[in-house]
Amino acid sequence: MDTVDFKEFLNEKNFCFTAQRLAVLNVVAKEENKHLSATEIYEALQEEHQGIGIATVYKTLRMLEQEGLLSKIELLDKTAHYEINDGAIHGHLICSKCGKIIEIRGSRARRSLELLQGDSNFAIQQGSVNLYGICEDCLRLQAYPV
Amino acid sequence: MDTVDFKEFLNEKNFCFTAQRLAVLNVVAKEENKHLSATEIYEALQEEHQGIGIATVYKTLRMLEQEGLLSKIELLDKTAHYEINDGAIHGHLICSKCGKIIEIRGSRARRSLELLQGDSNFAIQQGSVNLYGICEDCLRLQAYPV
DNA sequence: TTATTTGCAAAGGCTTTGCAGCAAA
DNA sequence: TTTGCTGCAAAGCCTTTGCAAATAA
Repeated sequence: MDTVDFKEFLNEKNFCFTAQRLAVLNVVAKEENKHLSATEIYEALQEEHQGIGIATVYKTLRMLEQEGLLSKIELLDKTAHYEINDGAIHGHLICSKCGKIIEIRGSRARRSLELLQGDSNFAIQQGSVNLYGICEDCLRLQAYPV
Repeated sequence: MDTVDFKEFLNEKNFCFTAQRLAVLNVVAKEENKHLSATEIYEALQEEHQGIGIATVYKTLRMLEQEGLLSKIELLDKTAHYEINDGAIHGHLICSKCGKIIEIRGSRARRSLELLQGDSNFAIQQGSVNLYGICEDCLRLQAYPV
């Protein structure tokens, strides 16, 4: 989503367009694969010498999530991490050892969730499917410690 | 697991058997389907007029989880909830509206996770598969509000 | 008796909130 | 001008930790 679209988006929802909101959205989009936490977003924006308060980061993330632009993952460190919500059903395999996140997308993700859902009439929300475990690399290290 | 087995279990691992540890295990086992949090366990034990400290509850839960007797679920309220670890792979469908937890067990759970896992060589840990969404009852309420 | 556990109180980490000053519309 | 946003500081929660007293072995 570019700046003009974002402006329009906020307008439609009766939110003000601000430099801080744009900066938060941009840093999450730019570091998409990193699934940044609030603190990491805050720090990234300090480095870009944009003085933004941590409270504003939290408020902005919550708003963007509620409005559907971002989705949140709870990692094992108990902090919330964010990614752009592209609307596609997908899951995350999260390594409990090293914290690596492997994204599972496409038909495999969809079919797997449908199977788990079964006949429960449960409406799974986007971006909320996380499996915790040990990734391949960490398994190898367990088997053959350095 | 009965008291004698628990005593033996602790003995083998060089832990002391204490009334507090037994009480915590028993309350989690008794309220199995409720997936209690540390605070709920603490309160349940106060009601049973057993003076246990909240710190002891936390320490005990962590120990029992590490030793494989309990497993932990992170719910949307960001607090940890506990259940007896029976070793079976299973998942939870957790309603974001009402907090209800639907357990998914058996071959459906296993096949679904295998599918999601795919060829990633990712070793899923027990009791760690949670899908967030809206349950049937809350969906109905959304469609036809009271 | 010795090693372990308990539990109070304090601290830690993430997140939210109150509010005065500031910016958007 | 009016409404909404920012950001500091303080507070709120859940959880962990330090340590002296109490308990298990």
